[in-house]
Amino acid sequence: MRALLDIARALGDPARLRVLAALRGGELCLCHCIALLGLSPSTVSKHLDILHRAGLVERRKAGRWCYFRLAGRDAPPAVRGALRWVATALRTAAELRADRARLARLRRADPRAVAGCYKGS
Amino acid sequence: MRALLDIARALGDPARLRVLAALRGGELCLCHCIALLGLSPSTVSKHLDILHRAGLVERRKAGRWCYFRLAGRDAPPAVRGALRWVATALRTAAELRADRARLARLRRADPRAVAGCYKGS
DNA sequence: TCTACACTTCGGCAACAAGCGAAGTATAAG
DNA sequence: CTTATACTTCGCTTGTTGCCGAAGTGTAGA
Repeated sequence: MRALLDIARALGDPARLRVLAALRGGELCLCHCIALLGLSPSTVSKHLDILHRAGLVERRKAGRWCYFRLAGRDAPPAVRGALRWVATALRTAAELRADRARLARLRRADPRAVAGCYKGS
Repeated sequence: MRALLDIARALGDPARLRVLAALRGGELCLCHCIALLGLSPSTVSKHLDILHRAGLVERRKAGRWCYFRLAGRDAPPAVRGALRWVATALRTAAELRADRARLARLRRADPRAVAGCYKGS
């Protein structure tokens, strides 16, 4: 039940749902998420940590970049069920249209270019 | 997305998960839930209200009793998906064994007898 | 009408969660 | 070694949530 609670609580925040929806298009760097959400790096890092600890997201470190992707086939059933649920339920979410557009632009760009989110911007 | 958030947040509390699991056995009176959870009437009423507002639970007033049941076929897909998810994910939750035992005793009893939870006890 | 009872709402307190900026890690590059 | 950079952790403030008891609502029965 603990796992279930962690998952449900992780899903109970709009920023985290937006990230999950974005990750359905494939792996993302943390700086991508920062640019997508428009929140401070520390806040976004914490959001991704919550998703990670709930098991919903896998993390991969490559140099100084940190990539995240949705949990895969080997994830526990509770996680897979949750991801299936949000995937279908978010399909009709109008709030995510702007995210999809912004995300398409981010994916085309190099992470190095995106990462300007740490200074200024 | 608002609906999804309400559902996820409603699922993010152990007391509410316990009630949902209990309701899989059929309709329950509020006083049943109070006795099951061992929390104060006002607290339990609020929990059920949260579940109700998320659409996960239907309420039926009969005299001064208030009965709750899981949302049915006519519920929106997000709700049905969520209920399906928790139903399968809670199947292996060891913490609910004690609840099942207590619940069986409560169901055998008349609501009028159960409702002693308001004074003393 | 008056009381009893099932439930809800209100007020208040303690714990938690989301947000930020500043400081800390760690890796890549000069 | 030093600097720059991608990310994380810390300290703090603010808003939310869970809990209770007390007071309020509405219905059933005496």
